[in-house]
Amino acid sequence: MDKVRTSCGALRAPDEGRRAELCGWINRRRDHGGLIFVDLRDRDGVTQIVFDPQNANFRDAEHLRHEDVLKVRGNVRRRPAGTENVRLATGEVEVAVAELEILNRSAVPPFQVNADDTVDENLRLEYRYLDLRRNRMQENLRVRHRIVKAMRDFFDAREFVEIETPMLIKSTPEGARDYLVPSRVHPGTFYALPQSPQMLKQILMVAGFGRYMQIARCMRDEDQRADRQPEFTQLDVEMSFCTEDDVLETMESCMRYVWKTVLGLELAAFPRLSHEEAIAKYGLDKPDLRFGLELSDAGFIFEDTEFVVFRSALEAGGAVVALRYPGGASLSRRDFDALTEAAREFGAKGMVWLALGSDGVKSSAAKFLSDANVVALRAAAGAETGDAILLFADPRPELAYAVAGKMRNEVGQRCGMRDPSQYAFCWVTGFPYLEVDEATGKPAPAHHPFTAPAHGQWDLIDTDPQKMRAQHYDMVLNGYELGSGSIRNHVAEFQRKVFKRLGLSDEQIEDRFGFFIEALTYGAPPHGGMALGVDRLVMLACGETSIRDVIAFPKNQAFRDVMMDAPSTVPEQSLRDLGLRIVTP
RNA sequence: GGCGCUGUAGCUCAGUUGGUUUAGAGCGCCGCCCUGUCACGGCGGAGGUCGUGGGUUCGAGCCCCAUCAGCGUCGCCA
Repeated sequence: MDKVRTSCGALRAPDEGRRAELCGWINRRRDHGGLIFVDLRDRDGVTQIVFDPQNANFRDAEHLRHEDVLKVRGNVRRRPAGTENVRLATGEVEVAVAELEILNRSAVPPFQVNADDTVDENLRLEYRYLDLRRNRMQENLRVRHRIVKAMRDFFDAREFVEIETPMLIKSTPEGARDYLVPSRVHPGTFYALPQSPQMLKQILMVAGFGRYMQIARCMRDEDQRADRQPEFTQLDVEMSFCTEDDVLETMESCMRYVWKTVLGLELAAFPRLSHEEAIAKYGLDKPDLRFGLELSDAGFIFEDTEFVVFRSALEAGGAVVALRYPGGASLSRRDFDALTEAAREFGAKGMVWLALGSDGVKSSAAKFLSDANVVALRAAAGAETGDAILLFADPRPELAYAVAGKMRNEVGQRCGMRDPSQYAFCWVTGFPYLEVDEATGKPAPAHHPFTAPAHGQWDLIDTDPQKMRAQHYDMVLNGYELGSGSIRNHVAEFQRKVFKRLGLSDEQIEDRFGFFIEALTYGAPPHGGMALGVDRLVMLACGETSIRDVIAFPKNQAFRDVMMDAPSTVPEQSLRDLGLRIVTP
């Protein structure tokens, strides 16, 4: 057979005798003096190539180094018996190099490309092209591609249309801060980059597309935080004439399809929890259902307690919440101190613990706990001898539950119950419509102001808005909020009322949202949808713990691109063109 | 923005109570040897303002203060 260009992962025993041409990078070289082996790597795998001393190219091969780029031609031959490498797909064969072409040399890399060692992340980001050359990142980005392709295939089969929405839109300063882009053509005015295509996709429903999806890039100028990027990707979906169930069914089926095609896993039906139930059992609106450890209300046990911390919390309308720690009786005081410290970081004022040892009960609040208290607590928490019980009290019940919920995750982690290869999806539904903003004391939408209230509750916006529930739902995976969605307002007048309730003046409503409310007046169909965080989804599917490891070119924690060095200053002339002047703080 | 942790060779890290010579190891890098390795092996070598600035001390990689950077965490994220 003639020479055939092939990948470095393709050759097998039956290819023996073929002439092959390979291109790739030097993954490793093993120089035996009289014989040189090189592992040649490309996107597809690794093939061993051999330089024999009688060959004219042997002298050149002696000077080859890691990451040099080669093109080689030669015969495929079986390796001598006993020297096959079972750990390599191509391990039965090798290529005896007849012709060597060095396509490019590589400088010595700042870290080893051929190993998945730990490397300082900023160094990885500075030399991202070398980092992306490594196995782990190659694999992650290929999984990401397959997930996104599966999403598109799924929605295509259901007759959704992918429609691109603009990146340069109008600033509507509600919620997150906008990234602004100055207009040169209209000095003194600005575009905003989309925080999400929310209003545009709703307008596409008004336009009659009926089923829309987009793999959409979103930008939010928020403060930096560990697992946040200034730009991120969403699977954005919107449908007309649909109910909440329709959206949930669609998105759940999509996840099932993605997991099946990409990971080969069958997902069970997603449990549905009401917001109330999620808080009561798990303390959080994003419960990790890979493990049980449900919380329990212990307030009734301490109604008459002498313990001032509990009593004052309860008298102020607060709560005492109990969390079982399986096997926790064997923890040391030091361990309990560490847990208490963790609870403080989560916003607790403190934590009371009980260790239910076989030799008796120890507790940080022993002198305040009667025997009857302990018996009742064991029953309430479902704890047995050998366990510990952790108690969290706060005058604000939602805070007591939130802390207990975060500690539940902590305990689950310590007990090894958060297996990253397990995928526990669920839905949380029936969120409150409004919540009170702690900073401003004003009502704020629990989701966003385009959400519709629960059936029959439209009038409550005038009479008792705090009682309203929203047709709003979250998809949760392993304790992460993957995304949320809602059935939307499609009635212009109600939409206007919502904005007023949120404290906007008529002028503000007109200026910021006038075009949108007007669109609703022209026969807007009932509609709803959802957006899922693709970065986070891919992260969990890859078993990674940082979204940066599933994004090709992420910013670092300070939101800098350390490879390109962005953001950066611009020439004075560029500023003048835009009518901008920098005011140094 | 608050808090915590980290910063020592190209990379990943060790470095005792503040004092033993020239601050170490593994990998990488350079040179020599090696014909069946695959994390090849053997021998030798280069490589360090201990993040930066100040302070305490007879003496600082180690203690103190400031600062910078990175990571983590909380606030924030309609």
